[in-house]
Amino acid sequence: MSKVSLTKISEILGMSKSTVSKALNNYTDVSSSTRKKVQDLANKLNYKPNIFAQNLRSQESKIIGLLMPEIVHYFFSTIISGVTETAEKYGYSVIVAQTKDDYKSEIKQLELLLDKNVDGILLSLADNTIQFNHVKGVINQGVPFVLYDRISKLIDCNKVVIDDVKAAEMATQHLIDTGCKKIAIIRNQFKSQGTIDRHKGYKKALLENGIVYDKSIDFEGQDFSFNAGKIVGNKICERHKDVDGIFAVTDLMAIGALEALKEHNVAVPDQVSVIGFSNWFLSQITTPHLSTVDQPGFEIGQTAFKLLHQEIQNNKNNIKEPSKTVVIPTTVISRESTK
Amino acid sequence: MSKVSLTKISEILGMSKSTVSKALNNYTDVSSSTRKKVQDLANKLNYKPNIFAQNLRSQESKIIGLLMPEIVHYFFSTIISGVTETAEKYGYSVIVAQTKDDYKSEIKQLELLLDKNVDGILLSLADNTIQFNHVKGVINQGVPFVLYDRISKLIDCNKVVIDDVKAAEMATQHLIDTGCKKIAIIRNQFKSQGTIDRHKGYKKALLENGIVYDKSIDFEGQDFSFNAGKIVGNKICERHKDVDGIFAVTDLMAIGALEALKEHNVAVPDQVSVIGFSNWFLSQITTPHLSTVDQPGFEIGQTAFKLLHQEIQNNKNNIKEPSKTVVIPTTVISRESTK
DNA sequence: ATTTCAACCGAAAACGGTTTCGTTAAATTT
DNA sequence: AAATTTAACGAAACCGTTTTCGGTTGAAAT
Repeated sequence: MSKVSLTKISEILGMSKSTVSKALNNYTDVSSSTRKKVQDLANKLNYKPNIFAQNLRSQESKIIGLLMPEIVHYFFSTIISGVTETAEKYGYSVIVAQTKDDYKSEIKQLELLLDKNVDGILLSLADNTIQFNHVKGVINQGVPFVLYDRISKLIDCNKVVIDDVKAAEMATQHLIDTGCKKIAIIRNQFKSQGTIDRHKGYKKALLENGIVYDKSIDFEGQDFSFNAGKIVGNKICERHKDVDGIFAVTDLMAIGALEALKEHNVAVPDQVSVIGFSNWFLSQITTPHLSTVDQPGFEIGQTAFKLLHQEIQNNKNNIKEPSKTVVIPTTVISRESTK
Repeated sequence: MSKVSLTKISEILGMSKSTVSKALNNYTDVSSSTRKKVQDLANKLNYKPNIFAQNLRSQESKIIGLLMPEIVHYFFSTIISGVTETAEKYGYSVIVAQTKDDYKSEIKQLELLLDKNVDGILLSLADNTIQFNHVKGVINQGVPFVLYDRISKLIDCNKVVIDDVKAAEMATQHLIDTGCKKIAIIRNQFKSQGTIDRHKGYKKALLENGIVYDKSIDFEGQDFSFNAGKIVGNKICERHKDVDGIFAVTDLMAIGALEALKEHNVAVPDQVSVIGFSNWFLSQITTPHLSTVDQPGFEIGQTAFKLLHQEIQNNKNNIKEPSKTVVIPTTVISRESTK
């Protein structure tokens, strides 16, 4: 069970560690006969270089940290998938951790990742994170760092986002295009940039189509949940029968609204059209299937890793590049809940 | 930006590395005055021990590998959550990777994890893994190893599972208890142990209640999908109108069946009751809400980590314990689709 | 016969800690 | 006063690589 080390191989073959190392790493100053001897024995003994020693030498771990508000969440798990698969292609592994959407936990998790000496960090901000010294601290330490999805304009670093304004505008426009005249919005409180921007996009689409914004059908739910959507849906059915379109800022809220409509025997999409946001898996299997905006998590994760990798390389070569923000395009997915 | 090392501190204070190290690690053979000096300076310079050096010395990384068939999957993402949260409490981080349910990929991912020198590995087997030399190889190398959920009896190691037979029996019993007399099963091919066992449980419940097993309503879908369930659901509506209960081995199939029933205007649960398996998030938001069997991913992940940790400790202390299998209890969750 | 130059190899430093084992000086015991 | 113990510290080995910088051959060029 004793691990076979480079030193051991060198002792067996009666040569120096240097030569053995060079033979294995294809240095030119080693004869082909020695190289063969070394490689043969290495194979025979199933030699694997000790990565701890390599890490110490190179001061890098080929591991990055991926931090997100919530792992058990269709969108974020898709991100994990996109990041890990891309990272693998570049020879990196990914440590995953979650903040549970809590600021304090975010600080702690960042600390833990730094303690592991990860080569870089990907972060999507917690909901209640409103100051950013912890993040800026990480960046100032020179740790490669990329924000994705839930970002802040107050942090100067590379970012990957979708254009929430435009996406929401497209969703609302889709409702208008399919004949809706009185469109309600279901959102939560204006805490995250995402909600703010989607609300903006909604209003923008109304404006561009000459529809006056009606504050009485701008609904603020408690949170992003199914229930919040359902509660609003009930209100609409009971007190706003003239509404013929609903834009919900999350699929879950949209599905909640769908449920309320169903219970009130309101036909979807004939009487009311509904569109959600994010294209969660479950939006494919509601009745009726939910129209929504695709929020391509895999691609966001993929791009985020690539940006981070670029930054890691730049760091090694002492190159400073100005921060950039990559916007991943979104598309409206038209299903049965709009017509 | 130059990192502050132990050596640097020792030079500044004019003492040896040994003393500095001891002062920081609460050794007894260092005076309280020197200890204070060292700790104060360490704090001031924001000294963090280089974890690569520590890893090299201790030959452990405090990182474990978590390998699963598919990350983007409610059950498995719950597992990630359970593992990472528990691991954190023990001071471990978690590298996450997926096999995409492919045997070849499983081999490769295991290899990658070994290359990173993780302290242990958690694996849920790929669907088409039918030989286990790769896994046995890992175990024989002495790497702490735990199988969870998708296990094989042919591998001797610690395991965490649910009792699929019993869980399926309980689900079927629930249908019977609520008045069903003619219960169909929707499953996929007999490839995974899970499917086999759930089928067993189904038959067992029938037998115990004196209901004869009817092969004509034992439906084998193409896969675990929504569509597979829907196709079977359609068949039931068209050719088996006497069926009054459906047990699907996954929620997704159950929801597919639900959809088919709805399209055929079959009332659920009045005419036909439906129960699924796994308690995916989406089973809470279908109409009607789906009854199902809770498959507690968080707890499975938690237990799997704890078992692994135990094994890591035993390894350090040269203790050999016989392998054990922990069975996590499941419960039937009765919602609207059964009455 | 001397110089030149490859080709090949090894010693040693470096990465940054931890830990064993001495060593010294002061304090205590005989 | 001599012997013994204790407290406090440091030298050095060690973990396993990588990489620089010489050094030694032998062959080719002068």
